[in-house]
Amino acid sequence: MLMTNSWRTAFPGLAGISDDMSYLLDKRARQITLNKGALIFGPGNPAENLLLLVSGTVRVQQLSEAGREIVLYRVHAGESCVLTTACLLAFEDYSAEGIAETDVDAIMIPRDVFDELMSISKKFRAFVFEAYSKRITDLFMVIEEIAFKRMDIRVAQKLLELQDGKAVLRLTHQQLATELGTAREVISRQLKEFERRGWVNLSRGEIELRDLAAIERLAHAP
Amino acid sequence: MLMTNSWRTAFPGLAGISDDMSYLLDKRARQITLNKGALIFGPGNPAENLLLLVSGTVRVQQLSEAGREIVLYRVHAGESCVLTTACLLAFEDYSAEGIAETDVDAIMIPRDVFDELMSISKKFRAFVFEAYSKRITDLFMVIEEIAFKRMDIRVAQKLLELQDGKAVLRLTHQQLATELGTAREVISRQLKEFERRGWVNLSRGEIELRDLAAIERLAHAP
DNA sequence: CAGGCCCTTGTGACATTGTCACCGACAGAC
DNA sequence: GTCTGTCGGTGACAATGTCACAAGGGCCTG
Repeated sequence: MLMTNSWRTAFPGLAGISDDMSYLLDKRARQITLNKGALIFGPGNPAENLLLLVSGTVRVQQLSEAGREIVLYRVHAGESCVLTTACLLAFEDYSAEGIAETDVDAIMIPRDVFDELMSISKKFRAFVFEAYSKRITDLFMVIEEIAFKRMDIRVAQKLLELQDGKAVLRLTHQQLATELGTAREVISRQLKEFERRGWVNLSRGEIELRDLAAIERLAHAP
Repeated sequence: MLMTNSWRTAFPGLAGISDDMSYLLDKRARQITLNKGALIFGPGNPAENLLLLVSGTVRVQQLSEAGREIVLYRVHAGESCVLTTACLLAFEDYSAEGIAETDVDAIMIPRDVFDELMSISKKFRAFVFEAYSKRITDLFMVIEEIAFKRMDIRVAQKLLELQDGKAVLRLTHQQLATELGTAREVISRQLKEFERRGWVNLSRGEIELRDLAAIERLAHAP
C-alpha cells in the first residue's frame, strides 16, 4: 500500500485499518489548515465534518449570556473533535464553541464518509467511542471541579496544566479566569496571595513560577 | 412481521428497522426489571450492556471525595443509557453512578450486539448519536448552571422541573441539595425565603408550591 | 517627546454562597 | 410513654462573586 497520506501515522487509533477504509479516507478526506484563532464550530456556525487533528490544539469553551466563559476541554494532535459531529444532530440552543488555539492541521471527514466508516470498520467505531468517552469524562471532571473544589487549588492545578515545561506563563488574569469559569478579580487575588508566599512573580501579561513544589502541594491537596 | 417484542414501540428512534436488526434484537436482547434504588453502573461496578429504558427513570449523579453529590441528568423511558457503553472504554477514575429512581423495565443489549447493530443499521447509528448529543448538551447545561447561575434561580427551576403537575413535592432539603450540587443549609435558607414570600409552604419532607407564577418568574429571570 | 487610549492589574465594599457547630422538632420503633 | 435517627433552623464565619473605580503599562499618533 502506498502511503499517499502519511498523516495517518498520527492516529494510533486508526493503525492497521482495512483496505476499504483506507480507500475511503484517501479518496474523500481532505487535509486542511486553520489559522490560530479560527472559529471551528459555534453558535450559528455548525460544522458538517468530523475533524482529526494532525497538529495544533483546539479549545472548546462555553459562553454564558452574561458574557462569562469557561474552558471545557482541549483537543490535541492525534485526537478527534467528535462533538462537532454529535452536535449537528440533536441540539437546540447550543452555546459551546471550538477555537483553534494554535495554527492547526486537520483532516476533514465529510458526514457521509463518517457514517460509512462507522458501518464498515470496527476499529473506527472503537476509535470514535473512545474519543467520546474521553470527552465525557473530561466534562465530568469539569463539573466536579467547579462544584466541589476550592478556587486556590483549581488555580494551582491550572498553572501546572498550562505550564508546559516553561517557568514563565504568558497569559493574563482574565484568560486564567476564563479557563476556570470565574471572575478576573478572584484570580488576581489568588495570584497576589501566591506572590506573597513567594510561589510566583507577577508582571503584566505573565506569571513566573518560582516554587513549583509548593504549587504542586496545593494542587494535590484534599 | 410478528411483534414478539412490543417494547420496541416505546422507541420512536428505532421505528422501521431492518429485518437483520429485528432478528438480532429478538434473538439477543433481554428484557429485565430493576428495583427502585438499584445501582445500574458505578465505580467498581462497570456495566457490560447498552440499556434501553422501557419504563421508569434512571438518575445519573456524580460523587465527590468529600461526600457531596450532584445530579447530572436523568434517563427517561424511551431513551438509552449510552454512557454505560461509552464509559467502559476510556476511563480511569470514573466516579459517576446510575441509579434506578423508580422500578425500571429495560432492554439489555450485549456489547457485541451493540457493535453489530452499529455496523449494519444506519438508523441505529443515528439513534445512538442522538442519545449522545442529548447527554452532552445536558452536561453543558449543568456546567452553565453551576458556573453562572444564581442559586435562588436554580432552586426555582428545579422545583418546577420536579413538580410534575402536583402541587406538593415530596422531597427533603438534602435531596434538593444533591440535585443542585450544593449544601443542605443553602437550600434550607432559599426555601425559607420562598416561604416568607408566600411562594411555598414547608413541612417535614415536603414542599407545597403555592404561587407557581412567582416561582416561574424567578426561574426565568436573567 | 507629549498626549491619548486601551488593556491589564489592584483594591475596597458589599452580596452571595459554602462550611461548621449545634440545637430542637418530628416520626417511627419499642 | 421513651429512645433514636432523620430532618430542618440558625448564627458565625470563610470563601467566592460582583461592582465601582483607580492606577499604571504599552503603544500609537501627532
